[in-house]
Amino acid sequence: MISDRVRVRFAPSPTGYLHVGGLRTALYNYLFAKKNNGSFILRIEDTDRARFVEGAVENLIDTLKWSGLTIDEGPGNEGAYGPYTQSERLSIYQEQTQKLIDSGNAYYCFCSKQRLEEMREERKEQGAQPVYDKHCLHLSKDQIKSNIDSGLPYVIRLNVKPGEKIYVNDLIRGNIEFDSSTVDDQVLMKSDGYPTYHLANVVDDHLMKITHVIRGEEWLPSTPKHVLLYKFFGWEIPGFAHLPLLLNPDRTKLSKRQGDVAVEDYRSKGYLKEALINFVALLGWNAGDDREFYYLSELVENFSLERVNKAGAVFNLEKLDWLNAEHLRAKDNADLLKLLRNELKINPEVEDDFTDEYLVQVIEAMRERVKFVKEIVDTGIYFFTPPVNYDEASVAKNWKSDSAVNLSLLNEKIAELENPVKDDFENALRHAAVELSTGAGKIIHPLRIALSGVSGGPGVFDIAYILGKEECMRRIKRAIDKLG
RNA sequence: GGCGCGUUCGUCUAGUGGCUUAGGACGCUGCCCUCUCAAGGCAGAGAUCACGGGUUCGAAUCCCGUACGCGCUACCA
Repeated sequence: MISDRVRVRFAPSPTGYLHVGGLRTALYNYLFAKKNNGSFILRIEDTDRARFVEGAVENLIDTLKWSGLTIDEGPGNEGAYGPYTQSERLSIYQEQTQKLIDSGNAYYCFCSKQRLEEMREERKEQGAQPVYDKHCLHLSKDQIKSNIDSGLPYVIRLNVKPGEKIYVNDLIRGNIEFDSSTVDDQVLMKSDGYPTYHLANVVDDHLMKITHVIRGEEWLPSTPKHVLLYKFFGWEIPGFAHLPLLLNPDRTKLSKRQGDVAVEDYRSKGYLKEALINFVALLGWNAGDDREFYYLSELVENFSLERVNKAGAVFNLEKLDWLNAEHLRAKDNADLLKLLRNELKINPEVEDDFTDEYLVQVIEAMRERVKFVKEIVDTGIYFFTPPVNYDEASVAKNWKSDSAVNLSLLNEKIAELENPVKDDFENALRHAAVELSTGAGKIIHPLRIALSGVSGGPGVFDIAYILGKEECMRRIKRAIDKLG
């Protein structure tokens, strides 16, 4: 047994940002770990120096932290099996590779890029698998030594014996059979001394006592290489679970070209982390019932690898928006107040000099009407600054020739009110309507325009109450002046 | 081309041989509520379960084949 305790890892490469597909992979790893009282480990796979992006690791960790997926071991949070950054583990890979060379399961290769290309081309034409032809496998010790001494660049390759069956037992897909003849003599060590993913992930997973490898489906075809490596090393094979892909609307692998793929994009657009996590969890997994709303802790309780789907799932924004609204409404005023303050802070159109009491009233008026916190500011802008102009369609529909007269009387009534509450505004308006022998609606709609500039939103008396007597009177007067 | 994986409403999905005239959710449409917009409630449209063969008294569910889609096929991960 590898370990009694479940240990899983999320192993991204720091190429810029956290992809939403990566977030889901991280999430499923996290859920599986927590459900089984295990550890969730972050490992940075930075073995490709050409693709390294400055600041990417920090960004990755920051985004993961924002999402609430706390790691038990990882860079900056060293456990017993570090370091957790592969570029800091080079000597380990070298040492392990030497074992493979000594046992004949790996070998030096000095082939040039050009020869490799020509060989692959030829094989493809013949309709054969474009795998390496083992040209360097039979080099003598002396030849190898003299090649190395003369400074010839080389790589170390995996020595795959053809004609054997390799079985991968996937926790989601069941038993999968591969023919070793279709498995390439994969490069294990690159000529720059860095390992490839295949070598590094097997070595690290073993050394870090990883019990389950939960990763994207794109890794399924290379899993036989990994299984072979475990065998050659004489190590126990961990459980594999290959997750279905996240898809673009055209059902290709989710990519940048067809929309936002970075978690930080969604974060900056104002999506709640609760909603993103909830949404992404449901893309490929469900508990077997009709439940759709989950908090992270509830996902942990209910998660199981057995219930992960096999087919890819389209990343559908409409449902994400709905879930965002659901989570927003589930939040209490204190949480929303914090979020609203943040929005006000970054909005150049408004000055945040409002009291908590005022903002909480706005929140209660708006929470049922928005999907995003920032919408409270965007569509409820009149709570923060008086309307500068009035929505044309609304004016055309509801501002009639008698509106100015009606509102003038209303303003007189409001002037008489002392510390009015919501009902006082309503009573004032209804009294005005009676005096004018008109329907309340004839005044309500113009009042709404005067106060907010638009025709939608919270109840007009709620708006009036929140704005307060003086501000209402100012806005009514202004509307009469401007709209006549 | 080769290898692998997959295929239930537009989308996410339930369904593991009879409970299924295939259920839910998002979105869409209509109605109710109503000062507006939402929210909420109700109703509706929407899937011959990719196709073709089997197995079985009975198949979305098991088997085989085909098609289509996707992934992989690097000294990238």
